[in-house]
Amino acid sequence: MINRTVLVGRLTKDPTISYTQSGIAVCRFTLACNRPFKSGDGEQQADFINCVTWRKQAENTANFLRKGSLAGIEGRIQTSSFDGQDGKRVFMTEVVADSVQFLEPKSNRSEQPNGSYQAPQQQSQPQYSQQDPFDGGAQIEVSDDDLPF
Amino acid sequence: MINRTVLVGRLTKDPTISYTQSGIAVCRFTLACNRPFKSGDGEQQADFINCVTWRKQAENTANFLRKGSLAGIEGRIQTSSFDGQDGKRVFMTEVVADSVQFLEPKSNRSEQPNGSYQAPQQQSQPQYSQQDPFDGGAQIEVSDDDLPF
Amino acid sequence: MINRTVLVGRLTKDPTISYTQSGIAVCRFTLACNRPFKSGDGEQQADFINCVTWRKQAENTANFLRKGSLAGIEGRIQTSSFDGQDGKRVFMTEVVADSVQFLEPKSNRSEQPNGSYQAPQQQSQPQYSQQDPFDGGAQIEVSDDDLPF
Amino acid sequence: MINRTVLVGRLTKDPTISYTQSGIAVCRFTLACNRPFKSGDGEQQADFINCVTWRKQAENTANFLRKGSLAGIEGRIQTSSFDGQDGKRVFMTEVVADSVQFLEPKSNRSEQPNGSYQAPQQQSQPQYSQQDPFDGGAQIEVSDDDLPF
DNA sequence: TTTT
DNA sequence: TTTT
Repeated sequence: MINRTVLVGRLTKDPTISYTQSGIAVCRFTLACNRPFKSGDGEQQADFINCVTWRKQAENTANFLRKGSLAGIEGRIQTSSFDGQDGKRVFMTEVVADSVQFLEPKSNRSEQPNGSYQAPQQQSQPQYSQQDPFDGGAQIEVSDDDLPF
Repeated sequence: MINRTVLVGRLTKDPTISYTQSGIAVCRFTLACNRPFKSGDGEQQADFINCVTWRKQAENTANFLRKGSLAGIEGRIQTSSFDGQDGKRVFMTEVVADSVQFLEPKSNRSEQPNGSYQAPQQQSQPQYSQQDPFDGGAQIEVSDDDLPF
Repeated sequence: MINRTVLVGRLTKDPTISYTQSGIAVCRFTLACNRPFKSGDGEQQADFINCVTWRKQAENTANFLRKGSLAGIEGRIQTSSFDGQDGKRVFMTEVVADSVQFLEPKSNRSEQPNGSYQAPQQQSQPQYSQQDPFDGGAQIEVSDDDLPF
Repeated sequence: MINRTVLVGRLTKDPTISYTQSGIAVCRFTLACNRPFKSGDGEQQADFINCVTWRKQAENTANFLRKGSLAGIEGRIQTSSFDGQDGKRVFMTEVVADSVQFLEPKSNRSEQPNGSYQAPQQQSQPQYSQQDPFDGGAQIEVSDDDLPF
């Protein structure tokens, strides 16, 4: 059994973070992935893929990604179902991301991570280490001298 | 923009084939992909992922795969939406498979491909070549002498 | 930075296992992945991809896979280089597998795992749990009642 | 048989383009993909993965990517071997890219594509269409009105 | 050095 | 032979 997905796309909205009752962070966002071909009438088409990530990744995603951010994720497709408020069964598909890569150049990042997303109040200590999620990742220090553009 | 998925799982039902008005074959099936971990109560869990494939792949899939068949696919996640019969917008996610690999050993295959799936009547010629979809693929001729099991 | 590979192919030889000085198991094998097209002269072509896996996966692979076994892996491409015995630098590419799936039907498996591969003598306890690597793996029994379709 | 790789990394050098005797463009480049973990001594580590692409993709890659460019590719691992000049057999592994995505922001692109790479002289017409490889690629402008959420 |  |  293999279930592996890789996506690179842009967030359609700011990500949302919440916490389970046991205090685990969960962050949801949607990636718009443009299709490599146009529709019959020449319009750009995209797939809007719901993604979810957990724990430290969730907090990093909430802190550093915004609507429009270019991001890459690796994960697996997860399906679930529940009873909708109208009594009909609702089926849901989302990608559970093991890893989230921020692919914007540094110049596009907010100077300060958005400080409003933190583990809930009752936790006097941050639950996950607040390390830089870009360490070893998409560190991008493009100086004009380095690149012939 | 990257949107790539690889799945290996088993068909939850026989695949279904249909034809667009212009005669293009489209085959739908669902893959059950077991999760690599058990739920809290020790139960096996799986994701049930809707897949669709087109043209020659559609006919091969309909002819050679059955409920329970082990298959591997490569494709991309596609999202769409339409108005449900109750007027509510319904969102759909499926994997459009570029390639479908049959991973059963030959001994598990039906002797004859299921002959009931063919291009519709008005086509006097088969629309897609009827070549063996296992050519270069998962040809499996395991003789007892070759394998130390 | 994303680096993800998924392969399904057959082992070209029995896998080899060894142990680092600190007693960590490492298993190497080569997967033959047939190309989906034939060469000009109609011959089947394949890529022979070196793979490596560590710890419990290493022991499971050594115990349950053999020359000819169909296997699926997920991992990342790793490159390295070292000085060859002729003083020339040798470059090496291999896939480090996070997960290895055994895709043979149950009937093709040896009744007993190959007992000859164990953690080295000085370890009185098995270093990794000897659980069935196929649990939750390639065999499922889908009944209509279980599926939400 | 499945053989699929997705990479996001940076070009270690300017790509090189050449043409086969029959005039088909082939472009080679190496992607540096940083590993998500540091080595024992805290150093950043990377894999240097050789890639090759053909035809129109080859010309686009040669025209638009440079040393340091962030790029994403999808492809398959290809192995081959040949006799080295010292008579020893040399084994080679590279990723054949079906698709190459340019992931730099627009501001980092050269105004003019590098005009020096063209199909060879004897071809009075460009062999591959000179369309913008970024169409439908890395830049989108998502307005709330466009999204079905 | 290659599997089926 | 390596990118940031």
